[in-house]
Amino acid sequence: MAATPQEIPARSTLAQVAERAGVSLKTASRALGGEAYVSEETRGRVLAAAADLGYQRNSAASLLASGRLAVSIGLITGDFANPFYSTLAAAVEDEVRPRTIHLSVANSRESAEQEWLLAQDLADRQAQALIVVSALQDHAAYSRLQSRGIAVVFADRTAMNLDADSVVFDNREGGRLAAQHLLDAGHSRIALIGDYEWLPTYRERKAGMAEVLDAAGVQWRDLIRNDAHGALEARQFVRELLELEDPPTAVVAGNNRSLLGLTQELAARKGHAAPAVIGFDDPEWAQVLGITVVAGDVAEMGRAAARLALLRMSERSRPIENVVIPMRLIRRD
Amino acid sequence: MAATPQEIPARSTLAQVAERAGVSLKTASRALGGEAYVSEETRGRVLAAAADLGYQRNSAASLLASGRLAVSIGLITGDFANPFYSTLAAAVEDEVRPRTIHLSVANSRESAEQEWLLAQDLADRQAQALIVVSALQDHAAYSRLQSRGIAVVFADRTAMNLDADSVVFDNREGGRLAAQHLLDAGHSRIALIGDYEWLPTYRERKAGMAEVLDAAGVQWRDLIRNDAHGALEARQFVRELLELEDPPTAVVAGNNRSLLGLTQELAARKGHAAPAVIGFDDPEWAQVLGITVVAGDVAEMGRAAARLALLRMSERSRPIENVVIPMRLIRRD
DNA sequence: ACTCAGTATGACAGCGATGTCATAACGACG
DNA sequence: CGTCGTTATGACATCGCTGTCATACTGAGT
Repeated sequence: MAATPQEIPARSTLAQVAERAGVSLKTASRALGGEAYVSEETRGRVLAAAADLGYQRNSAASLLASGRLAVSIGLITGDFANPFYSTLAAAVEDEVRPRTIHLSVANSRESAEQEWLLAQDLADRQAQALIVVSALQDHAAYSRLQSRGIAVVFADRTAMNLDADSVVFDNREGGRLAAQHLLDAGHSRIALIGDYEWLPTYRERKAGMAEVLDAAGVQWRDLIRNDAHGALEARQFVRELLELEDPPTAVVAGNNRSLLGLTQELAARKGHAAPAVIGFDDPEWAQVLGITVVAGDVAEMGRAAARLALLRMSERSRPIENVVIPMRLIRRD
Repeated sequence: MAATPQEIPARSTLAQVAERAGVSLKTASRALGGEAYVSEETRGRVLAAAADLGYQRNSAASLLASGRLAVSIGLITGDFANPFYSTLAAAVEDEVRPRTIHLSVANSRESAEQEWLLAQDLADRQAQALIVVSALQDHAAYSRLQSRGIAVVFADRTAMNLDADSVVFDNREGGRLAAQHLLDAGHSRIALIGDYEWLPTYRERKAGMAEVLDAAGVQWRDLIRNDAHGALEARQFVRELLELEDPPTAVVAGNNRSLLGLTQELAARKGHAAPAVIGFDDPEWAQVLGITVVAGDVAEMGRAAARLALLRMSERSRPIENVVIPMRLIRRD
């Protein structure tokens, strides 16, 4: 599946359809466009001619001529096999669809280069706005898109080195909540299965935990495991942690992937004394399993991002807005 | 969020930018398009003028003039907050992206009217192909789109009253597998928490079960509960079933939503004797919970659908192809 | 001083549709 | 029979941009 150039099937034009139907350009246009003032007979002939030729309206020309504007928004996320991203995408779609705006989606697979390629591609094509969950650590390049008039909104992760709208969770508070919850439950050997070290969301969560745990004099730095963005890595880390001489009595999962890995590993070793578990994000199965989590409203994040994008599209000079969505502790079991 | 007409912000044109920058139309075009042969100084002036005016390239005009073709594929699913759909979407995106084809997504919420609106909308705009998980029970209307030259591919549910490519699971075999598995485990009170009665997938699954169970002389019709497309309804049904005088000893969940509801309910009444559980589809949490399921490869379905769409786009007259993806029993616990 | 290759710019046509306006054909009406 | 409103059709300009080609300028090489 390499990047084969798209072979473009020969397209026929309205003029050809008109000729074949023996009518003028405009009449053909009317027939196909469902306008009034075309006799049934003519319309039939035109439709038949169009079908014969496999005619398909050139939307670019159509939009241009009619002065309409193809509004479309691009959404770049990591990978929406991950429910976090797909929930976000669903919410954005929801917010955007009633306005007859199209949503074009793309997955960066958390690759910085891929993300930038996608962003440029979407921008070049049609997108009037971009909502991105960025894998980049520096967003200065996005200013090029902004100056082209494209509204850029960052979701889940704030923009770095760039003035742009954003929506993020209050991750630091989330970290505090998680840590405090475990502290209250009497834990003092607390592990963290974290995400990529460079992720601001993760850094904030960790910082929030640090505030609380350090203040309580808890030793925990040795139980931090970074860079587990996938369930597999997370599982491996859990395995290691539980083999320690002095294993953690509680484990915090930095995101829904690591929570999945953690849960898998614990399920596999059912019988052994299991540590307490708390996760970030709230995938649907966390509820079923009765896992306590710290989470914000992902759908609300999506809606907010879409709203910001729409606002900026209609008013380019409005002040930058940074929406912060609270995180809450959801106690279960 | 009613269907507010999109307020169109006053747009400036390339001509205005050029005038403001004191250059010709073409030079402005070059500067903005990143072409060679523009002095740095000029480029700067043009960029500044563009920024001042909030200029944004009219992509319709651009595409038209350059003869490029905005190739894009539309994907209509129920709702990709449902992992089944989002996995499918991710796979389609995967297959399509390397060919620099855009994927425009839309959720029908399983509403027939909504689906048709979306299909028309996507078709009118740009989509050269449509991949749809349809909520309709009659697809004759889609022939209009086909005759406009749009490749239409049905995923998960076959086309009715229409010749079109499709990819579906072997749901009947799936039904047989599920039933046989429970039979082998010695069950004879087997309930089914089903989906919408009209869904062909569900009907097939049920028919497959019926083949096996009827042949074995098992009475089970009274334990069928239809129309549980969401987890909530499913949960309610499970509650009812378990309250029966002679409750089922095994419950089959017709899709991942009903499996979720079922699992929730069972978790809630932990302690009581729980029935055996088997689900259709294989959401990530089924593995964690050790739930036996009957499932096919959703990603493969997405890839196959994308491939069919691409094939039909490049060769409109090829014979209709119906891909059937096997379902397998995944034993757990 | 004279080419020549490379750089920078602009004039102009044309992409494929739709909007506007003009015109033709057709009863109906007084 | 002339007038008028309605229906059906076509000619033509136009949407905003990019491709092509022509032109002008620059400095290096001889």
